[in-house]
Amino acid sequence: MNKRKQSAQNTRKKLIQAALKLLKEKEFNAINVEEITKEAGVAKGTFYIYFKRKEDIISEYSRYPFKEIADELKNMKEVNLIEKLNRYFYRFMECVETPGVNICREWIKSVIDPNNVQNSQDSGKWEYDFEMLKEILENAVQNNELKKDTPVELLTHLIISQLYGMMTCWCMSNGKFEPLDWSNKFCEIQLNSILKEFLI
Amino acid sequence: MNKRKQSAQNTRKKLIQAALKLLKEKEFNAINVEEITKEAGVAKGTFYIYFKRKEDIISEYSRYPFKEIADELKNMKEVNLIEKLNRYFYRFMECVETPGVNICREWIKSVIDPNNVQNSQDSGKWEYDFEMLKEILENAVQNNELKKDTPVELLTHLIISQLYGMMTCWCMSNGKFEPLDWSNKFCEIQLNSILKEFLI
DNA sequence: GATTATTTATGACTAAAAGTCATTGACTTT
DNA sequence: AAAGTCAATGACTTTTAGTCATAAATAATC
Repeated sequence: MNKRKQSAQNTRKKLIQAALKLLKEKEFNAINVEEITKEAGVAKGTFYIYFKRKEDIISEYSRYPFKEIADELKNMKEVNLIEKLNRYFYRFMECVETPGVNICREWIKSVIDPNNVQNSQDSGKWEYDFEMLKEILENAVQNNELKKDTPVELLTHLIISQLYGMMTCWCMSNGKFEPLDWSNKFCEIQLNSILKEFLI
Repeated sequence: MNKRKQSAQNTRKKLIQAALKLLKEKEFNAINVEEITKEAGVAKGTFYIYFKRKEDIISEYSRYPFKEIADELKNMKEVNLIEKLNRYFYRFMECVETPGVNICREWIKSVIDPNNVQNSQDSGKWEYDFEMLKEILENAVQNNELKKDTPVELLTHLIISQLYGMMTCWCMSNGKFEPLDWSNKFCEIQLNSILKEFLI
């Protein structure tokens, strides 16, 4: 990699880090582009070299941690379905908790308005979550953990909506309750009862 | 009511109707205040007599249909819990479907960011949903439909998060799937299994 | 019914922030 | 070393939210 590309990558990183830092303090709407660039130590115009619109910096940072979860789960061959999903929920909420409630809000906004996301990277798209979960369930069907006639697609929707519901409630509470505790309780009650009739 | 109050009420209604009409076509961010006032046939400044901020027109129209559901359910004395909740889910999604996916998006945004809602009317607040549902469950405990040691608060959270999850998924799909069908399927699988262990 | 007070409506104006673009200078390529 | 490319800049344009002095209509008071 030459000096230019290095420097470009560095500037992008600085911008994202600056945005994340500011998001810990206040919500995205209350942050303006000039603040971000000032925090990053670059000029305002530089922002628009890397991001078409102000909001794009969110989907850019976005969801690469979630991709890690995907890889992690794919490598868990000997673990049963319920445990896998427990793990998934836990890690998901971990990814949500770390950057904080304001960025979680922006994620939800980008989920509910997929048209409004202009992101080149596939990892930023939420269909990713869907496909990944579906794959886990399909594998479970093949491994005889789930009945052959399990409505995989519907179940996937159901579980995803659990995640979104959880995120939404967390934001609603202003990040008050412990997302990880919550995720555990949630799984305990929810996952087991959702899957009960399909488990072999 | 005198002429003045009549006219004021009329103007407010016109503004809300105009906003709703525009929201059928495009999302809230893409609509500016001048468009709304033009559609309503008033001057821009008039908007700010009725609403402090642009977003307030959403929470104003907001959630009065949901209050109707509350009343409806309170009057259903002879109906069992599961059916009540089925009804609740169904009516909830009906209230969400009618004004369309864009307004649903704005509702979710106001749910996830409660600090950012400046609404005088209590009916616009989402704690309302929570309290209402909790009451239904508490009644069920008193009527011996649910076990005495049912964790009512936790269950309420759980059910609310189902609703939010459902709304979020609906917006995510861009309003593609039939929310009412979905609500039925959802209830069928979810509610029964959530409540199973607590039902007497 | 004339005068004063109050309320609604107006649209030009201000303020703030998003987004643009011609210019500069550092690095790369030939 | 000359030509070409690309990142960075910040003054500038554009957009839009929100304000406010003014006017006009209605209500209250005498």
